Amino acid sequence: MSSNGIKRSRQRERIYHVLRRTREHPTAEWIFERVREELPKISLGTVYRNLHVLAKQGMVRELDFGEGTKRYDAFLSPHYHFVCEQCGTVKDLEVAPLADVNERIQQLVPELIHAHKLDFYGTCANCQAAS
Amino acid sequence: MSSNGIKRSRQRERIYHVLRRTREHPTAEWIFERVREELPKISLGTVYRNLHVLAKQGMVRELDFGEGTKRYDAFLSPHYHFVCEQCGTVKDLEVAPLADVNERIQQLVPELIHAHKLDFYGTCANCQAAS
DNA sequence: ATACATGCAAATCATTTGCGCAGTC
DNA sequence: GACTGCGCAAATGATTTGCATGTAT
Repeated sequence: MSSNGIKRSRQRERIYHVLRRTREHPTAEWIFERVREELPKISLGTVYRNLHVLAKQGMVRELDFGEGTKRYDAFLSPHYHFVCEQCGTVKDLEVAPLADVNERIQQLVPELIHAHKLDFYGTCANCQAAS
Repeated sequence: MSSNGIKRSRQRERIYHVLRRTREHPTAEWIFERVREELPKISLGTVYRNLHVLAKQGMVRELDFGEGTKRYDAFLSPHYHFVCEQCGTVKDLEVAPLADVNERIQQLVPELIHAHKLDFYGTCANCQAAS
């Protein structure tokens, strides 16, 4: 009876697998190219559809850094991101989330706060070396 | 000699004026509709072009909350934003920015941190009342 | 057998751009 | 007059969707 209206598919499994194997926070296009190596007939539309399914199931997170293209992440432990302003790379920050931020702000405003999103911007180690 | 290659234009002035008069963090489309009331022939392309000019001049800030549409803000004092997950409204938070965040993270990572972006998500006062 | 999922192509939405004309310096 | 900005319409790029067919349960 575990019918939640979702059937497994080779495509979705490959998409998730590819995402699990990288730390690059890739775009749908990037995932498409990788999965395509194994399933040459897959279409970009299928990649998008499945990324949404996975996101709805909570297996994948959608990221948006205002670049005009969304990125995806299969590593769900709460963590912040660092975006290099030179090369665009996105890195996970291995730092515990600031536990008290929501409460500190909550005390000051009438809005009911559920979550926060914190991104850092700067120059990555690579780009520092190259300058 | 103050020729930086930019000439004034009625359109740009009206766009900035409209943005200065609202706290709604509007989209280009919204600004377009407002300015249009005074300059009926203005085109959406002109709005986008001028928003970019103003942003480059540092008179306007471009905001992106991952909604698929950018928003614009003429209030430049550093502040955080609150996005209502029900109605989509964006509010400025009248709270001093967390001064130590960059340094706290900087000590823990090799990346060179210039800035951070912190947004809050939840339910606004209006939507709380309506539920 | 009955959904749900896919591939393909066309559609959508926000934003950008080329071009000939108009406005500013 | 030289150069920047405009309006318009067409182009772009990311993402979504309709539809006929394929696949999982």
